[in-house]
Amino acid sequence: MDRDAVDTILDQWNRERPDLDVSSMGILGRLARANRLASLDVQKFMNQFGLEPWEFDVLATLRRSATEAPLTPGQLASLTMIGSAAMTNRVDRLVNRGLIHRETNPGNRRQLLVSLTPEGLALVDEVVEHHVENQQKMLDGLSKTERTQLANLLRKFLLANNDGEPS
Amino acid sequence: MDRDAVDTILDQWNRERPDLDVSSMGILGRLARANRLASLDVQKFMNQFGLEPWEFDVLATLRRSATEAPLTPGQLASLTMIGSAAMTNRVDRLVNRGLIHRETNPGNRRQLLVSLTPEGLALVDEVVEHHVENQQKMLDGLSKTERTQLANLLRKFLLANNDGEPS
DNA sequence: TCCATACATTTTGATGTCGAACTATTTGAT
DNA sequence: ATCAAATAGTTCGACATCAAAATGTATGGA
Repeated sequence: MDRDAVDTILDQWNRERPDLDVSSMGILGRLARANRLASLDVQKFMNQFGLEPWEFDVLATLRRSATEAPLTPGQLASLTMIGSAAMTNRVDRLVNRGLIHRETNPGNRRQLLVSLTPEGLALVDEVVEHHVENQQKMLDGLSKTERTQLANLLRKFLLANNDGEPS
Repeated sequence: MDRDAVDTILDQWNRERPDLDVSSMGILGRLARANRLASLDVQKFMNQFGLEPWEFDVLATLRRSATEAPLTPGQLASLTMIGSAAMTNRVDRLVNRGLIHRETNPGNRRQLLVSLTPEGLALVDEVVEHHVENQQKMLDGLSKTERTQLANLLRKFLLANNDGEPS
């Protein structure tokens, strides 16, 4: 088994603080690095389509819940894990790009309803196909059973730390 | 096996785009969420010690390489994965807090050498102990073999995507 | 009906990061 | 020896985010 950058870090800790069990860093450190790598790759990929990752995030969130009730900015914010203030900005810019449509909810004029325009729908439907292909390439190094194992272990971690299904 | 938030997202995609194999999202989506959870936890934890996570990052990077040659701001920046401009800011503030020391390298006056003060050393040595304990709590949901599996799978992912040992 | 309270979104002000331009220093080729 | 290119760090301007305050709207109890 080959060594990665985190192995080096753990070696350093074991040399400096042999009294500590730093094996947890071996997992959480790799989690951070793996996520970073994946994010950078997604960024590069999305830029080829003239999209920022956050733009795809919003479009994809709208797309996958299209059949259900339309989403408000607040719901979008919590689904994409940012503050509502930031979502105001994001919705503004996607409206300006003509990819989404924003209208006040007639039944509750406090809230807005956000939906994909035909252009936005076409774009996200196109991009998501290549996106999952690109993700699969990142995972090519793992066998099918290893991928299943990894997904299951991460799910277990999430559930153990209260990241369950949305209420 | 219980379901997590990502299972719901995959269900939505399978309903809207049954032609796509979105299993890769099951891994990379969970990677992102797991890392987010862990980061928030670390943030909360560090705040109890009056530290921001980035401060601990810099102090810990200095601590674990203490025996080797002293580090320059540029090395610190690349080791902690931020730009050199941001590291200028971080070093400034840690110097102001009295946790690190900055001196120009006599042998090469372009670069600075950054080292822990006695106060910084004592602080990081104290905090890191509780930090690894806290991380272990996050991983309590996984058995010892599962933790080993997870670390190995993540290492394999990292190596397959060119995040090897630093040159 | 009126009003206090809750809710959804936007605005504001502060902050941290990035990339690019800039300054200072070193290195290497001629 | 000199000077162009490389290297290290800082400064600058732009930008996205956040938390908190502000605005507009809805709800429920008196």
